[in-house]
Amino acid sequence: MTEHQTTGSRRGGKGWAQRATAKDVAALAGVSPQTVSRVANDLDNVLPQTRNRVLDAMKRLGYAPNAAARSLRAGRSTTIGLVAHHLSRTGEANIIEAVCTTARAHGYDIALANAPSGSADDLNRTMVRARQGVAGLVVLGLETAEVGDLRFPVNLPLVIADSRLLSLPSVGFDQAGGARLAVGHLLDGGARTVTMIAGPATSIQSQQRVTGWREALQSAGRATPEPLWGDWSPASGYRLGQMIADDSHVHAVFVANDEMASGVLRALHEAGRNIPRDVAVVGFDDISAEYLWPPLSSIHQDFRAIGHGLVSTLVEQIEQHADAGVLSPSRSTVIAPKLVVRASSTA
Amino acid sequence: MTEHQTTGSRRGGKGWAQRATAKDVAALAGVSPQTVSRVANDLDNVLPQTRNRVLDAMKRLGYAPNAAARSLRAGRSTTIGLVAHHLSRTGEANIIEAVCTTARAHGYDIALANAPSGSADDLNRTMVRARQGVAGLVVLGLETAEVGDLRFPVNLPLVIADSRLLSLPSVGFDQAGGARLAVGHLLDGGARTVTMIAGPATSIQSQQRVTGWREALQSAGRATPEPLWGDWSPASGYRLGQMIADDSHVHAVFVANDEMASGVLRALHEAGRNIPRDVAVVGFDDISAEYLWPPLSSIHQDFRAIGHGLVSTLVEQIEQHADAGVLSPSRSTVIAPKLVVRASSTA
DNA sequence: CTGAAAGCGCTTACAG
DNA sequence: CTGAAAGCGCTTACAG
Repeated sequence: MTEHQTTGSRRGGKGWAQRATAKDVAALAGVSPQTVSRVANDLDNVLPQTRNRVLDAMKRLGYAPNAAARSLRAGRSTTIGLVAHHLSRTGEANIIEAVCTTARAHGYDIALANAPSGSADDLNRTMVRARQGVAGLVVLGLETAEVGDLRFPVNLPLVIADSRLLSLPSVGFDQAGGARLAVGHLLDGGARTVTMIAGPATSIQSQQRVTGWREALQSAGRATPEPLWGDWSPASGYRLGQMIADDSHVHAVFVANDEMASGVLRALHEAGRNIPRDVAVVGFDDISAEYLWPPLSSIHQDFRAIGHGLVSTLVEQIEQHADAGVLSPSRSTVIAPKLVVRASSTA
Repeated sequence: MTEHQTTGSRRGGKGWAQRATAKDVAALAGVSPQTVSRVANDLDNVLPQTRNRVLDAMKRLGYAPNAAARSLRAGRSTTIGLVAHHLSRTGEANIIEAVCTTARAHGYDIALANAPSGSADDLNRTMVRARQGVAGLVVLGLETAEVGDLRFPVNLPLVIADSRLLSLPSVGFDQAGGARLAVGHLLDGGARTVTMIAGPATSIQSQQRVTGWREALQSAGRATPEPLWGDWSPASGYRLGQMIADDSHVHAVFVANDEMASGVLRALHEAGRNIPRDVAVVGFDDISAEYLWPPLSSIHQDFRAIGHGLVSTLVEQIEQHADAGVLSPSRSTVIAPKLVVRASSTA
């Protein structure tokens, strides 16, 4: 009876059911609120029979601890902030999915903040927003920002999907190594040199892929033409692909991502060039490359492993920070590249 | 001096800087904490000069209100829970990006929860988790669950990306209408009937696309072959495409999404069938369809509009709920389909 | 226009 | 093993 009143009409007038609190559970189970807390947190020794009474009461009342109160009092949070930019791109989306899954497995929730652009300003603002109330931060989408302009939160566990920032923990993919693999494969196929269709010059990942391509050509003693700069989009690949299709000297193309490669393939088809006989093509990312026409050779990125590595690294930082109050300065993981050969580069 | 002590060493021994609180700001500005609160919330009348002193102090201390304390005390939250499943699919990822952007514009943060599978059990569990501490819920990814097995939170503002659940607010795409458009276009092109490669039979969206396809054929008095059931993946499209390529009676194919269509195109190429002369193909979603070969005609889904509509609808519900304590039973938006014609279906 | 008091729901010492 | 007291940082009435 009294319980009904207590539970039902505390914030009067609204007419909708209140969520049960630890106090409600305590009343129903005949214990004190902190015994409820102990059971909820699986703590200490609570007499089995007491625990069961509490668990029963929780179930009957549909009790779930109020996360705001918990993190306010405990001074720690079980939320990981995830900063991204342009998260609908397939690569980012795959990383995000893996981050969610791994975070869940470690008992963390995800607060997602998408920066309106890749500029350092927007990313800084988004990081400031995302750091509120979280135990740590996973930061994607830094590739187009000037490192010097970025302001990272201090005293907050943090991990970055970018292999440049060696003073911060990061998980990254060996971009240059992937490019070297691609070029080596095209040279092995008989090409005298390899033309590159790059991502935007402002993108570090694009620059790293260009670097790998150039290194591979130079170490093989081949000519290194100027790269053609696109913007990652299929449309830009299409436009640059038309230039290549018109140039009968080009017999091998390394494209910095699969989306641009799809545009390149279309341009080559429309110009009547046979792939791979006239022009061999290798892409990067290995996203749906298998079902382009012809099936596209590509550098496979293990996005799932990146997402997993990001969360594992961050959780280590969080625990270290909680235990010792320190953050290890650097803890970088680099994921090895893998070439998948398909019909676009081999007869 | 005293300020330093207050600010610096409250939780002693850890050695890392504490975040500034309203009390710290108040002390520095020479006002009370709730004047700080008023400024932080842009409330009431605060004397301009007082406001400026407070703003200065906030800036100097890098003050940001503690979200946990705020939502605990205020009894409301500025977080929207976003429940998804398999969020790396391009369609979902695009909706999620639009949800993030729109939510941000309304002053809400996003808590992202990804269900491990599309089963009703997993979705129910994920909704229970996601509802903690949020003002409302956006639910994607319901398409494979039995509606009857789903348990939606009560008394919580909610919006669903699914057009079936007419008793709950929803924003959806006119799947059947899109399918009718596709079939009508293929019949206009001279096909006597249209073969369909469907998504999984367990998916409602797939079923709705099948329904539209069947209706369009029947109302035109054409034969309605059995649909071929895939699983949305390019690989399944490839496998079913091989069956179609072997059947010389098939001259028009409607594929329930673009990813399967990419597999169909590959199978037709490999069998030496000319597209669209021998077989015309139309896909669904319009995701990178433009740069398949040949460029793929497709039903365009405006994912951005869906994400935007979901958040707008939810925010209305949240405000109504806060003001009046009620939730409007139903508020459904259906987004109209659009056909984009490309070379895969027209000479 | 500004402030002193109380309390949101929980957990952290401290008793017993 | 269990409980009474205090407080995390903020905001909501209530005074003045």
